[in-house]
Amino acid sequence: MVDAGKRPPSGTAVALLAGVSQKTVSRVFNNEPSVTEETRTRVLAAAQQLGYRPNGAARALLTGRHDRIGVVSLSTAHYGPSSLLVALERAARRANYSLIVANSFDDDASGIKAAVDNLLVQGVDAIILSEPIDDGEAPITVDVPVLTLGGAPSVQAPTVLSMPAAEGGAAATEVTRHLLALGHRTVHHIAGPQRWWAARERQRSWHEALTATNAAVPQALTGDWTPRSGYELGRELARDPDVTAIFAANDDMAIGAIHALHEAGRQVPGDVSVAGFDDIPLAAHVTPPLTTVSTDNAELAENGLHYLTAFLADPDHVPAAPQTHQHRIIVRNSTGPPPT
Amino acid sequence: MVDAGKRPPSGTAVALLAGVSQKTVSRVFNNEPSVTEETRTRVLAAAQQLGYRPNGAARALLTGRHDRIGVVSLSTAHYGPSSLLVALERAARRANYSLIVANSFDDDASGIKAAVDNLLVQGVDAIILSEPIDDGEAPITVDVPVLTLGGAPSVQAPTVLSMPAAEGGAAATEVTRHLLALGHRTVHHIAGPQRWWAARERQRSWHEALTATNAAVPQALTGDWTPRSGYELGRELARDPDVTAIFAANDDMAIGAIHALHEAGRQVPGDVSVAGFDDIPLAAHVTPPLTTVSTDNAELAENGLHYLTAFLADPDHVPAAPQTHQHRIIVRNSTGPPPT
DNA sequence: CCCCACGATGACTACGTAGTCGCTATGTCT
DNA sequence: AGACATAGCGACTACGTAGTCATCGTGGGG
Repeated sequence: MVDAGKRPPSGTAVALLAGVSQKTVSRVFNNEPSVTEETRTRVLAAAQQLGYRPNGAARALLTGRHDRIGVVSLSTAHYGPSSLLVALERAARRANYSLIVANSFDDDASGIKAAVDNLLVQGVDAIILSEPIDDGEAPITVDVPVLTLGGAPSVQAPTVLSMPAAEGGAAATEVTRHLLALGHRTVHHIAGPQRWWAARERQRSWHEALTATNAAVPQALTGDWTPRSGYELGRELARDPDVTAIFAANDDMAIGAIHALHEAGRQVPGDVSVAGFDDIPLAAHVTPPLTTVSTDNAELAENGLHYLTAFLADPDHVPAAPQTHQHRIIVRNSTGPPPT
Repeated sequence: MVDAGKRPPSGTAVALLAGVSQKTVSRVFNNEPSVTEETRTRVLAAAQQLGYRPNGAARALLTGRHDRIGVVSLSTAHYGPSSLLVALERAARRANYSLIVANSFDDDASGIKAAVDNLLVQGVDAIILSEPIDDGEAPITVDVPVLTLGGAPSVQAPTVLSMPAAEGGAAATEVTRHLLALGHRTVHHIAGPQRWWAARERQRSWHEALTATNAAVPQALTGDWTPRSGYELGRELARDPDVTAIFAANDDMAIGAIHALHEAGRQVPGDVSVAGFDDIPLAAHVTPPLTTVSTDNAELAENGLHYLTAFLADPDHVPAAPQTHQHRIIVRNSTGPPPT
């Protein structure tokens, strides 16, 4: 005997009590046909009485399926990843999957590879990379399908599904254009940590929008997503009288920057326009209400998970990658024409 | 044969390649003594070559341990629960546990019970109730230890550990006292959804602080944690000229309320003082910077998880419940004396 | 110089589930 | 009425791992 403590009741115990075979108990719990209604109720009664629950580990060992999906994320403390994770969990539950999370923290030496290894030992049917990471490490070898939300990751897997990567791209371009259209000569950028694909993508699109209109491209400043970093970088920008428009890679940094600008006596949007990204719930309620980009993480999660589970259910008939979700620019009062 | 697809390599395959027995492979991967350095390296080389990873399901089936902890939460979209979850995952990883999350959404009929069942079928060594829920349902029967962060849940389990429930209590009292000390006759309250223990606890403490000083106890308004609900309730409060101080159960609602007050032409803190709860990173950067309560979720998670894993490792020598974490009231500019 | 202790390893087994196949009883069709 | 399909169920087995115990070889003490 391996375990001295009392184990939960097994299907065999239920079978014994119900006067049937273990196999019949299995049939009942898997809703297989060919079971009399009468035996079914008898088995269920016995199971109820013993408090029986099927043992997922045994099932997984036998079938190779875990009904579990691993998610690798980069610290879900921020609003974007966090809301995405919640949406994923909700969608997964609906598809009868559980979610197991592995974060890779910035301050944590053990990188993505450790997180992935962890998931694989636990047993997952697939892995979702919520942020295609580019640590510059050697590609990670994985033996389950991988779904990546965004750009292509450096992963070697039997199958790599990918949600269309339009993500921030189009929207960041649009925000920049919006500011230029208001009359700003150029737009400054507070970027996110370059380790994040979303940060790189937004910066790239900003850059593109500027060069497309022959606007000068100022040096981008790099924050860490926190309002504090936005505040600090905002103080730098506040010193430069040429700065009239700022696009921050997320709302938190945008609000931090506005704080710094106010402190320096510069009006928003009178003197400087500021736009963010994410449309956090607070964005509409800060002063001034923030122009930003609304990302439909719920839809992204829903589509991505549906895509993935469809593939898992039938690898031969993979549906087309779902259409990119919509990003909408939300113009509020933090952006306006430059001072004359 | 059950599964037609190719399965990942097993320990037996590694053993075959390394010219040892499966048991020796097991020994190597569990760092058992009594293995020659030479065989160890040979086994590891073979494992590396085949891309072998131990099968967690098989191990769990045999040993009854999963190295996995389930977390039941009420929608981790909000800052409090979300940051707590991240901290839990970090602490769990350090203790060599994985985290598996099950949310119970407000708009979701399947309640806590479904979430817990889910976790138990998946297989977990323990369950953490990050919010002791009181759905008024019959107590849930669980066959693994339960750790609850906060008040006692209606759960029947072999062991129920509980982190000291001082949580919001003392701090909410302190905030209310702070406002009274500034000279306010009473303090209005925007509460959170009553399904959440934290919401009830904060409301209770607010109530207590008022009655303790014989202040009038206004009817509490109940929001849903979102800034929007704070805004809407704030509009109601803004109409009442007697309202000079508001304590909102979280920062988001506080900021929403400030928005409504500003819109109604009432100055904060000149006309009305507003305090929040959580000390979200944005709290210091909104206008005006928010007086709030800083909760050390990282410490709570760390202590709670350590407490739990210590118990799992040796149920006979349970350490004392860790000391309640510190809550600090952070006074910023959103609170001040009432208008004269 | 023999016996024994001990280190290193292998054979065997159980964990709980679901696939496969075989058996029995009950129709059903000709 | 006899051959045969079919529904309902059970016996047997494999999945990959780690506990238990047996086995082999080697070095040291009597």
